Amino acid sequence: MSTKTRGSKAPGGPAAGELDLRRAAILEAVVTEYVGTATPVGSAYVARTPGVNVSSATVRSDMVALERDGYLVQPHTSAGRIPTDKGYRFFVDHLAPAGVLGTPQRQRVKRFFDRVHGEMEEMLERASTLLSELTPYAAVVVSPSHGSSTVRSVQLVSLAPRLVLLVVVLSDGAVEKRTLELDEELSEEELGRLSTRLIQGLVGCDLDGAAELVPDAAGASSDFLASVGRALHEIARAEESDQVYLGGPSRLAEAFDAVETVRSVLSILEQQLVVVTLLRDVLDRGLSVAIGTEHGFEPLASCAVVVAPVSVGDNETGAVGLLGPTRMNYPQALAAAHVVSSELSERMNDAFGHHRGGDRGGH
Amino acid sequence: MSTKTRGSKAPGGPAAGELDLRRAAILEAVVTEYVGTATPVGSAYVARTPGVNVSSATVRSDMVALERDGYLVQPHTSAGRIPTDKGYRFFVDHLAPAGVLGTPQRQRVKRFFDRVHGEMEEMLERASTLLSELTPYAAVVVSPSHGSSTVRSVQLVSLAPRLVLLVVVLSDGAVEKRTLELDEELSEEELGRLSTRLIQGLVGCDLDGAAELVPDAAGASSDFLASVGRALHEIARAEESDQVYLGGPSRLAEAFDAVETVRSVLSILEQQLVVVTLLRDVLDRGLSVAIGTEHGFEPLASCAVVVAPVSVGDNETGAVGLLGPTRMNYPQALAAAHVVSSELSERMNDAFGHHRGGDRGGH
DNA sequence: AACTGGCACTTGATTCTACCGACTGCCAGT
DNA sequence: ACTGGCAGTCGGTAGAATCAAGTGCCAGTT
Repeated sequence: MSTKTRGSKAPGGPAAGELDLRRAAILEAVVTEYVGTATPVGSAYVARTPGVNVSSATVRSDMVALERDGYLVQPHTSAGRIPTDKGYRFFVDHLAPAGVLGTPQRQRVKRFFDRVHGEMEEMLERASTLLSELTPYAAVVVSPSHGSSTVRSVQLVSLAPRLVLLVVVLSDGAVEKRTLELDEELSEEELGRLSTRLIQGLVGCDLDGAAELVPDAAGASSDFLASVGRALHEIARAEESDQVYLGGPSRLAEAFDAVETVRSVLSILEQQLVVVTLLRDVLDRGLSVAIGTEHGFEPLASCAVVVAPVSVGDNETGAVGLLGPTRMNYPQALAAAHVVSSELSERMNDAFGHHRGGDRGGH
Repeated sequence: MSTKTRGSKAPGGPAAGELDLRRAAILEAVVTEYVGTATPVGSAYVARTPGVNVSSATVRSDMVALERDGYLVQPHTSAGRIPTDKGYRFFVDHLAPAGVLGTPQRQRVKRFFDRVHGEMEEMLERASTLLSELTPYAAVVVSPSHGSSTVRSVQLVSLAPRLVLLVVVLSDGAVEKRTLELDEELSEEELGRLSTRLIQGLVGCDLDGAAELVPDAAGASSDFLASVGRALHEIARAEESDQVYLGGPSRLAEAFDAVETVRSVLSILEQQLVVVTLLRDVLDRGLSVAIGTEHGFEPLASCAVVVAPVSVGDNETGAVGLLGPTRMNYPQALAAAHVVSSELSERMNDAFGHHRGGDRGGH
């Protein structure tokens, strides 16, 4: 068709990834500037950037190459360039400076984790807020799924005549409850006796197993026990659906300036299942960033997601994520997500007595 | 100064509230039309409205009066009129047609309440989503505060060596837990003995009382028991802070078209305490609607809030709310909020055995 | 061969003007 | 007490002119 097909001027020379060093520098300059200003970046600006010691004309010719190769686009002729998803991808893979959190933010994290008390649910909830405050993006925290936790305790507590609360404690510290309505009235003593029977029979089973065992364990069968079994099954199902915490939704309204975009992204975040799947998908593919269409989820094509796993014990089932525009400060987001995820993981492992190194101080 | 000072043409005639019947009709027409179209309403449209059988000229002269009295404003000369907060207020107090939910929505509510299972927290959470789906506004649900509930059961469950879970069941069915780390290792038997002692000693107390009683109840004192006491205090505090559930935040992005407004409203909804205070305030003043600045909360001056109480037992401490622009469909919002709130109240009373009439069917 | 300065050109944004249309306020007439 | 008619007021829109940013290309330099 036209001119030179292969664009790199010195294929053998020193390179960052696939790109000429200078072109990489140019791309980097475009990305960082565009992330900061949301304005297409022109060759003149890039030429002034330290690290690019050539004239704007030269930058321009490199820019056409970068555009030909799909790293940059022009919104229209005679505008500056903006990065494509591929451009951002190259940036995070090869150029992103080691993410450094500002010291004030570092402190904020430290204070947070020094102070957290209370239970996991609360910690995760508040961590999502923390994360959204460390960055200008919306945060998502998916609680580690309870995996195959076993029953640690079962108890029946009478709340009112013919109204009983079933409380189940699982080996991972989760507590679930279900109210049961009775047909017949049961005395406190009877409930107590049933409780101890159930405990003895069910401790150590997984939930579904426990549900099956109920009649055997109690040594009798009745409508009531059947409903206990049903409740256990229900709990088992509920345990599988991971909890999602959304932090700082208002950040989305800062990050996007089209109200319609805000609406559609928010409405997606309302579907918790989608969020979980999305994050898990990205993690499963071994990524920590999904840019634009990389996650294959149409409605979020204008978004980037930064994810970090939260592992408790051996399995990485939890996750923290940041959701923002593709025009995102990746180093910052990555740093924030990693700090919070690792700190969370540590906390949750601590809580289980799987103490690790023990040096919770510096690093 | 100028012409007639008293505006009403026939002060003795039949009136709706403070207003001439015709003027009331005009106001009503303006409100309903403006709510629907978000466009200033002109005299010509109003004159065509059934119920107003006068010419546009007459409507115009009434409109100047309505404007003089503060019910309407013109965004600029030669535009139609839009209602003021006072105008909306008059509308909801005197003109709002009995709120009628469309049958599909009615069905939605019915199905929802037929299907809900599981515990209060989940029900409230999902109710907030339901409410936001019944209307185009964001919904808020504040859980009834647990008031002065008493301890129903206390249990210590060992999770790992030196790691114990304290599970407390309250008389209203709430279950709270706290993990405790031990210095010394305690055997299962010892924990069991302590549990039963605690149960015997603390059942029936309120939480703070229970916290004080711990050493007495257990018949001994130790670091461990002290931490149990502390945990109980913590739980008591946590119980006081009511849970807030936010439904359909994306609806805010539909309701407002300035992204900055969306942001600021969202960021307010993130502060749960503020939301609780706001709703309670409105309810305490005996209102079910707060329009614009009526709630005295500056940042929400462009919003209206529709509230309905959720009462469990005798005290109305919970609430459901809808948050939208002052240009809101009040009849619809009121109807939706009332249905959900009363249905929720009923549910929660049922769950406590305070069965009422018993006719859960039609109505 | 690689780079640079210069220049013509393209094109979105901005400003200005003119104009249209939607309403109003007023008034004379019924 | 209402109404029809009419002049007057503005916002919104369309079109033309201008502006400024930034490009692509090319001839010239090192």
